Amino acid sequence: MEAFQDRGYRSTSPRRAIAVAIGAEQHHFTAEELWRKLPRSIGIATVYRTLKILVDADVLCRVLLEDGGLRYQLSHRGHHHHLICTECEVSLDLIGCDIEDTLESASHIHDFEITGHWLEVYGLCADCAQDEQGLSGRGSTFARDDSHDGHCH
Amino acid sequence: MEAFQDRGYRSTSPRRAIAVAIGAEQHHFTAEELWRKLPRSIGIATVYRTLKILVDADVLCRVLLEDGGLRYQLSHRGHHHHLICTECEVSLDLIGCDIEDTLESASHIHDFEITGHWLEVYGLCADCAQDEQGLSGRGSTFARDDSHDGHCH
DNA sequence: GTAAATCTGATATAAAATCTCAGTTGAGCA
DNA sequence: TGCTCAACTGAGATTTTATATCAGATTTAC
Repeated sequence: MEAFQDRGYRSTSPRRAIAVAIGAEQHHFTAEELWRKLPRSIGIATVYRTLKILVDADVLCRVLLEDGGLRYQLSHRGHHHHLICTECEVSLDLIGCDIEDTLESASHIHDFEITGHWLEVYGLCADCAQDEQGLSGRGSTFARDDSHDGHCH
Repeated sequence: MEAFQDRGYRSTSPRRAIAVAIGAEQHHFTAEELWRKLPRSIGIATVYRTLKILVDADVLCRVLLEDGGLRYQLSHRGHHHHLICTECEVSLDLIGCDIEDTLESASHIHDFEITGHWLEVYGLCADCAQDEQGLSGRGSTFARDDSHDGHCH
């Protein structure tokens, strides 16, 4: 967790505490959520500063929820994308997806030189999809949240 | 430009003014930029409210710049993505790109049911790529903006 | 140990968008 | 025409999220 030195950053006690707290996180988290789990002596500015360093160092990655909320998550792989469940907000790493080639060839038409991209995929994870089916199967008459209209940006 | 009625919205003078102003825009714009070009009697809350309606109606689409800035743009196609130049910020519609299939098959591995996605592609448009080459060709010693490191989220 | 640069926390600040609410306006109908 | 009422609006307050500032504390190199 101490990839700080590699980049010329000092090993300080707030940074160590933040690294430990991140290691204890199971899912993605906001800067503020993380801050609340830290000793109250640590300021939120330090949390934001440290998160930025760790994102730059590829230790963390950002996850953009469908509602615009920004979360952080340990980044296990190099380049990857996220499958984000709109129901339970769990985020899965999308493996076996190689859109670079597709983008590259499509962009040639426009004479465009790609340097990066941002992709987030929304939907229902296996568990929530099952729950969804179970509900309709039981003939639930509750109004369902219809905010997931398949819209793309 | 008056697709308001179709959706049960009233035709009001602020909405007409906003529609005209949007029609005059050549590129993408922020809510505030648009607001500044409107009669000063129109409040910015109305601009935000109207933009939301037009996005929902697929008249406008949102464009997310690499720095996180959110812009609005007339949406000519149904589903499409954007090639955004990090140099001049021009946004091109990406045609001939069909990533749905790729995403769909990749997500099957995870038993994930896709309902939507967000994709933005960053890079250099033809003009800026040429300028870039021209500069290095002239042996420029100016420090270049190196913020475009090909990072993906 | 010492010095210098980095780092930190508190707080102010910024930016972007939404909320509130009293007053205005538009659309349907007499 | 004029009426009525729900939809709409503007001003400003508020929220949210993140960054800027800066004096003082902490690290690291030596």
